[in-house]
Amino acid sequence: MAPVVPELTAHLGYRLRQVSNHVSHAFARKLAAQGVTVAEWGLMRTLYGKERLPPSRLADEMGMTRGAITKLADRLIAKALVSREASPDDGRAQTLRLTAKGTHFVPRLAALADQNEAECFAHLSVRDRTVLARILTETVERLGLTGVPVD
Amino acid sequence: MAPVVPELTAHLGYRLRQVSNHVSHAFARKLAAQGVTVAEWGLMRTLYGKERLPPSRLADEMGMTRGAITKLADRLIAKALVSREASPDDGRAQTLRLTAKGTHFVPRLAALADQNEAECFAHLSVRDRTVLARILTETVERLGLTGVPVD
DNA sequence: TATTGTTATACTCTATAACTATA
DNA sequence: TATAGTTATAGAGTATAACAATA
Repeated sequence: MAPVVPELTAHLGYRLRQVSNHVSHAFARKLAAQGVTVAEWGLMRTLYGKERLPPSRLADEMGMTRGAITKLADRLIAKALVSREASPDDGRAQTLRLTAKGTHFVPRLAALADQNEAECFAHLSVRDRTVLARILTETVERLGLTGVPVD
Repeated sequence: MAPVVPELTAHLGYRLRQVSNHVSHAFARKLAAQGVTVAEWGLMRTLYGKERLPPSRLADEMGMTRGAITKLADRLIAKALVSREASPDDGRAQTLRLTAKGTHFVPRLAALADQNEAECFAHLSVRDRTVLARILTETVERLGLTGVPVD
């Protein structure tokens, strides 16, 4: 008798990846028209509302390595959306912050995020959306992911 | 008054990405111990139970381009998990199929998928898991993603 | 000409590890 | 020696576009 292999689609993880990839790609297309990527938006959004943050903080909050942050920051600096400054008190430390241009840009990008959200989940009832949000939030917490930006 | 920018975490898409990335990475680590990647597993699973499929079919079912399928298939062929054969009736066409080694490997990888599933969603009640599955399935259908392997 | 695949190229995302400059 | 960041390197994942062979 042949071994039973469940359908790939029977796995929550698989469906999750399908939906997540689609939502992210749809968002990426919208952001591309503005010249930024999803990861770049993530860094900008994390920086928004704060004066300045060291790369190590960004790495922690975004769940990335410091090397990855450096690379991401380099691109944003090249676009004049972020600036890098040496810390006055610690010669090793650097800080990153949004430029005026970057700061003004965030609300526009946030609007695209909202729009994407609306388009991708329009078919869900308010109840379903609430339940989904709760389940995802619980999962983020349970899996120990950095969900809430530490402040 | 400063423009209102919703928290990044307030977006379902963001949470979805967090959870999906975590689940996929956890699965990737398990698969890595067996020498395959998540995308490679996806191709093997799509091939499983079928005699042979042309790259174009794989591309459609997996939502990838033909070029991407070629590259993925090359890696699997190098691992002797998949074989490529010219079609007898159409000189342009190729077909891909699992080797005996690849076929025997699938159930073991499927077990890892189950294990990963259990670990990542263990904290959810049966009811929540059911609801999540329903919501994701509805979303896959609504967004027109290739959810169910066409047969 | 249209189609099937492959190849070439490129870019994002991310990690690991080596390295530099401080502390 | 330990820490903050950067740089170098690498590989997965994926796309686009050019190309070859065949229809």
